[in-house]
Amino acid sequence: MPKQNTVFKDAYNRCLRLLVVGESLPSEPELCSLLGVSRTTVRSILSQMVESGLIEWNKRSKAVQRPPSRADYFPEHETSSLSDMIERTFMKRILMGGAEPGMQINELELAREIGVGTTSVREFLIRFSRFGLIEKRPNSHWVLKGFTRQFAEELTDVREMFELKSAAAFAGLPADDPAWVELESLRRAHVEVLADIDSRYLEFSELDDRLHRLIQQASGNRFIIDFYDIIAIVFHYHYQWNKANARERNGKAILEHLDYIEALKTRRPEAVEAACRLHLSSARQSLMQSLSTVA
Amino acid sequence: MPKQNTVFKDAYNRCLRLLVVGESLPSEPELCSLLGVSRTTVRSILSQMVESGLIEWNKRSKAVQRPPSRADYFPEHETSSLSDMIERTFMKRILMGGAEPGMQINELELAREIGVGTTSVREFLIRFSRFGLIEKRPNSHWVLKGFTRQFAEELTDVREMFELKSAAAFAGLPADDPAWVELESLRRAHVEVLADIDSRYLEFSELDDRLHRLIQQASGNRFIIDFYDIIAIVFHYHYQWNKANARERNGKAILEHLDYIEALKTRRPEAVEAACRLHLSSARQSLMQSLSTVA
DNA sequence: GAGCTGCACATTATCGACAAAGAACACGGA
DNA sequence: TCCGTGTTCTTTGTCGATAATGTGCAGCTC
Repeated sequence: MPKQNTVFKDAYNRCLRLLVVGESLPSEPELCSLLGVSRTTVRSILSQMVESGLIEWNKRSKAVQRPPSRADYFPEHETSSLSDMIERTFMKRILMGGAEPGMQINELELAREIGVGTTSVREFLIRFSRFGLIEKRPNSHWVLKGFTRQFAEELTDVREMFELKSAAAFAGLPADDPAWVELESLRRAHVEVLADIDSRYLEFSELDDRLHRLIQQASGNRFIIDFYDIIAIVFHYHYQWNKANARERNGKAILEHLDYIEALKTRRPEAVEAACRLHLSSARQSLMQSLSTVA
Repeated sequence: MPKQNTVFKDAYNRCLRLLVVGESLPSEPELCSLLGVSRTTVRSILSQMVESGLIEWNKRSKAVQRPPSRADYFPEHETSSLSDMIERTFMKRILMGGAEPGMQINELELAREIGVGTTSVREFLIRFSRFGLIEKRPNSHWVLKGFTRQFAEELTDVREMFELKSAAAFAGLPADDPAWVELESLRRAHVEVLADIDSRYLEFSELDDRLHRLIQQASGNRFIIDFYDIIAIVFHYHYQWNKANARERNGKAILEHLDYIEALKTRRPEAVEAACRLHLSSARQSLMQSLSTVA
């Protein structure tokens, strides 16, 4: 199979939610921007919807015939791209399963295990190598360097360097920069989650990602911004499978975030630096602690 | 053609230089480590040498029959790997040819132009993307972000952050660390080139690379060390095609390096930082200047 | 018994092929 | 005149196949 039609399936599912019985779907170009795909894909979706009796389609008119049912949706697992699947499987292996540093990684074996071609695995590994967890021996295998305490230290060292710089840049942003609006909206989101922390503490991850990305953005430096991808993927997968003390940890972090946000709003460099250092050292500490319980 | 035998050809050429008439080549495993290839490749080389009448091969004896001639060598251009070729062609295009930011990069076109399969080009682009000069639109083309003044500034900003940290770590290295020996040998190499600067100023690039890599190494941080690859490739190609004032620029830089090395040897943090800053700001300036003459 | 060779096998690098997804163009209706 | 549609063409993502290269094992030689 040359290419997965996951783009189609995912867009189809999202398009199902746009159906309102009695109304007509918007024009093709409009659907394109709504769904974020090309017209070719939109037209495939419309054709499929005609087949399923969901709509009648004649030129400009796309009249909705019936509401979508559970069965109209494609199964969720068919909607994620190949590389996402590979990423998940791979991360699971190296963060959970026994993944001693120095272990060899075999493209062919990985491909067979996941049930995809070698090319996809290869390209994934190349992309993934920039995260510093694996390394290639040319004409030979990849070597796993391991998600070790050492790795976590190197990662957080750079993170702190970068974020201090970004935070300082953020504080220096002109008053009419849209980032301030976004910051305020993030602050409110934090307060909301905090108010119901016992049942919503898992939403912290997303807040964390948004806040830190917003701050890195202020650096205006693509290397700093790109580096955050490494942080994000590591934290994402690590905490996804390691939820010990998550409730307590996240509650504390939200409070730190709020302090951090307040400090940014004062635009006083010393206040920003202090809050930034405090939060980062606390994040480092949680990561290190959770590492010792695993490895 | 499934795979280029460039490893074979390159190793063969290097092996030719080991031939001494009347003597025998060493054992297969020894040749392996000498040439940095596997036994399979060594045996292919030996077979080929038998075919060419260069040696007689019987088990452990590999008696050299005649000295290699010019014609025995494979042409140089056949000895570099596919990805090196792609890299060179690509860098030439984006650093020399009109490469306006925002331009689209077409995998297929690139592949045809270079005369390789799309897979190789694709993998190269993925690897190359970490340098921040291109960016992928999924399911669509790559976008060239351009080797602009902006890029150079972002690059050098991070470089300065990292190198200051590395230099400080270097100064703190224990007295018996092998890096000190290497540093001294590098210092002597600088002095030698400086003594004959008019004819040897082109050797500066290599000295530069060695010195900075040695310093980054001291950070013990893979992200810092890996980042230097970006610096290296940019400087390598940029100055390779832009030799204006090279003689003067390199002479000045060598003097700065010598100061920098002396400062490191004092192991006094302030002296190290001062010399480091001085050299880096001068390097930044040359890069910016050479950029304005080009773009 | 330590290291070398001979051999068989495993894995990587590269290609061409093909379906999915994107992009360009001309026509036609408001 | 402008936007939407119908159509066609280009490019990407993924696969299986194949030569180059690397790796492991058994027996041989010093």
